[in-house]
Amino acid sequence: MRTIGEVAQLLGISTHTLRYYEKEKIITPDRDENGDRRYNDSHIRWLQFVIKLKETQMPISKIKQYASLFLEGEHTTLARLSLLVEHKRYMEQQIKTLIDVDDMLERKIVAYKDFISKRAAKTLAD
Amino acid sequence: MRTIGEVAQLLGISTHTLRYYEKEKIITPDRDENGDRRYNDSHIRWLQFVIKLKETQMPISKIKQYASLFLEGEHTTLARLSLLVEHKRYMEQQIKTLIDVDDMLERKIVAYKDFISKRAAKTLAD
DNA sequence: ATACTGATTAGAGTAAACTCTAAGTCAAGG
DNA sequence: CCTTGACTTAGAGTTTACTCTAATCAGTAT
Repeated sequence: MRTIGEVAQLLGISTHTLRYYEKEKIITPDRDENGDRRYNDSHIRWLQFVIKLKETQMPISKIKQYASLFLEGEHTTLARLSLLVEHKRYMEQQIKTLIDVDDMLERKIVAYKDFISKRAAKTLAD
Repeated sequence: MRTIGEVAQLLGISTHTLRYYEKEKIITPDRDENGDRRYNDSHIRWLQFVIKLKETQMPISKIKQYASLFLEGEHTTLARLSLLVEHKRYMEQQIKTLIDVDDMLERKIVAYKDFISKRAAKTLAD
């Protein structure tokens, strides 16, 4: 059972952010006898998942939705499934876009390099 | 030479956004005799490029930097090149992350589907 | 005893990227 | 002549996701 500071350190996010996620009902850690937050392993795993989703641009509002479906219980399994499927589709689209732009950048970079080396040659010839 | 409304329509962004980009010095369209903005083909191509960069999460501030290097002229070619190279590296990292999370989601989705079909079988057996 | 460390809260502040409002000009059509 | 619609501006407002502040408390170290 870790404190908020330990978890922040472990996951590379701030304690502010962890409290913010709690306010947004994305996570509800336990409390010890002093009222301090205590995170167990399943809290940690959930937070790691949340961070992964964030890295793929899932907005906090969607993550919140998913979390609240989880809390509602087993009868929301289908809803959660379709949320994940939808996000997966978004991500696959995003991967395509990134690869396209990556190619475009590659071409632009080659053109720049070419231009620079030609200019260098010209300068030497002067 | 298109008006702001035509360009907005064509590129699927709002006239507000186009004026915002101008305020941020990302683009400087021509003006007609009434002082109205006029965008030529090279303005359009530049905007299309900007939109592509945005789709890959390049912040407006970087796009601004790139644009202002362009305006400064030929001696900034190297700086522009390294800006593009840097963004390409970021994008390649991002593609990796997306593919990883995509795999993770796929596994989660399979697990959900499995759970749902087992539950259905159980329900039928009751 | 007192200072330091790390926790608590409500709520204010920030940065990015729009997005909208108010008040106005101007040309074309009925 | 009047309305409609597109344009103009400066500047205010919005949303998202934090990020920070201030005031307080509990436990440990000197």
